[in-house]
Amino acid sequence: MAQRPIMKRINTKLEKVYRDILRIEETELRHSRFSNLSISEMHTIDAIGLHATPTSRTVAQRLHVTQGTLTVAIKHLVTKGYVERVHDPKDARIVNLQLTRKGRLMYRAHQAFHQQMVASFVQGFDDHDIQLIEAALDNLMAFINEQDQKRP
Amino acid sequence: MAQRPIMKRINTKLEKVYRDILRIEETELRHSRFSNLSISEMHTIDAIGLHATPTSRTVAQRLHVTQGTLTVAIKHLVTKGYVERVHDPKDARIVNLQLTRKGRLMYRAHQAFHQQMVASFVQGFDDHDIQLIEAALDNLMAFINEQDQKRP
DNA sequence: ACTGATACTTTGAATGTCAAATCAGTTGAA
DNA sequence: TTCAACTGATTTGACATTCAAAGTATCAGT
Repeated sequence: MAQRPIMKRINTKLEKVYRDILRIEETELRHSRFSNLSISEMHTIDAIGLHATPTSRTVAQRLHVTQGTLTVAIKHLVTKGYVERVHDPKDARIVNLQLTRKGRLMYRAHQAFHQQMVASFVQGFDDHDIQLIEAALDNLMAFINEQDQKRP
Repeated sequence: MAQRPIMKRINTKLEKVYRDILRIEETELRHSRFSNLSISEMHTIDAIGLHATPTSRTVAQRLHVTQGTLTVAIKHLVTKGYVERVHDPKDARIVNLQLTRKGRLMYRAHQAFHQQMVASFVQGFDDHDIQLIEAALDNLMAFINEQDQKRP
């Protein structure tokens, strides 16, 4: 069960990274133009996306929250002017979600922050190395998917 | 401002990874022996550590929460039998925190899960590649630290 | 002994979440 | 055609996590 030192270090660093990134995002948000949004509201905007009009159900699944939770979240985002509800003409039960102009502004601002972050992530690496980093992330995604399979 | 496709992919994957890891940790926990613990309680146990007896203040700083928040969290963990409060003999104001036997069990179980995760992360890579991955994580940590500097 | 600083605790409010009950609209089978 | 079952969304009540602010206890320096 002995673990190599480098594995232990990677463990520690990975842990720090994925816990702190959310916190940093939150801090960044609080100091931006969009300081009346919480981190989970931002993720909701992110899950709706720029040009699509996904259903409420779809967005809830993307975020891994219940429909009830999403309904409440969307209500706030509509009040704040970031999201619009659009009734589906073919099926009146369905609510399609769409970002307003303000919502799209927010989306892009958040993406810009992510670009900065990714740029720093791969800083100093050449194309070959960057591919390798992507492959490592693919490994991690595979691990996550496995875990999701295991607990249906 | 155009972003190369690979950077965009890495962005998406990184985002997925750091949001989903917390979720699968939670799921894993709910199906384990320690299902009466929440993810944040687990992180609190993690921040106390196996053999140390850090002060309440230190742990709060590690977790980036206020002391009030930590006091409440510790109260629950003491009730559940994972943590002990130990009064500092030299300064009666200070509360040192220490894991119980049960708390140490939990700590080790969680570490084992992390080991699995890291093993999958670097799967298929040789030593040189693994060093490179570590360097990329260092970049990301540097980015996080920069952001923390920027917002004091 | 007094004063200010330090370490922790308590409390009240806000937020995010879920499960369960409910509402509204659709679909398919008798 | 009609109604029962289903589906998508909403509402509601409860609970967990967190913070800010006020409070308590103790310490250190003068």
